[in-house]
Amino acid sequence: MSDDQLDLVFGALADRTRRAILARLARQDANVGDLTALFTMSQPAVSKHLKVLEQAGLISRNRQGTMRLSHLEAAPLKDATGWLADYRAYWTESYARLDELLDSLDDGPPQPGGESS
Amino acid sequence: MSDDQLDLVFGALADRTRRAILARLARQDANVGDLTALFTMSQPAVSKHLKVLEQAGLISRNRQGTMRLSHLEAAPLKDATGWLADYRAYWTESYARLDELLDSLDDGPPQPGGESS
DNA sequence: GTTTTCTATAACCATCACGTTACATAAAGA
DNA sequence: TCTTTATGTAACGTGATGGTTATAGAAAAC
Repeated sequence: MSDDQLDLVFGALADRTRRAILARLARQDANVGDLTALFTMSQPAVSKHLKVLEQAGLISRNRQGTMRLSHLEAAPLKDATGWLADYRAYWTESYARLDELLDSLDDGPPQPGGESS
Repeated sequence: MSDDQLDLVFGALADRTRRAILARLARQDANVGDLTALFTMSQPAVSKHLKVLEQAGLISRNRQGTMRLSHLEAAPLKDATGWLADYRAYWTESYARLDELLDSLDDGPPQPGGESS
């Protein structure tokens, strides 16, 4: 996944209103009116959030009569998880032990009774 | 994990320079000078990025003589992954089929030869 | 065609984000 | 103490972000 795309996805996720919108859309598709009812902000504000989510590829929209249904597109979330997975080793218990080992090796290989003499 | 914390973590990850800093720190701890050498920007700019990363809990810093070493703290990355994991079902193949099933159920339970009569 | 309903856009404002340069500060060393 | 090295902070410019109200546009209903 490109840096540009990661900028958009993580940027979209950096706002709690947009995360709440995604959580709502995970239950079921919704139109702008439905989503606006969830928050204490105006409809244009919600429309702007949807635009951000759409540009990040996190939602798609299609007309259904007079209204436009927003639909969760989880693929970018998978990609973002993939990026984070590269760091998985750094928060596992096994890595914690490996890390300590490497730190000790930075001071030179331990030798029996070596450093205190 | 709180919304406030997720705001900080995803916000920190929304910048490619900061992601590159994390990637570098995954190899080894580094000071501000080391990191500045990686980019075409000033040292104060890098210091600001480190401040953002520190407030998100993604790095820790401790003095080592005249310099301050930055150290990757992966725990928030784990938390962010945890949030994303809630959506894992939505990008799996099995969910895609479940989704189609549920959509068809929204139109009412299918009955043998029911709707075309 | 006119109205109604739902949504997008325009214009505006306040604040934040990200970069700069200049300068202040902290620790080490002559 | 004075200097050197490494880093943080202040002040600033500029563009993005997140909200508002007012208005425009698109599809359905009458």
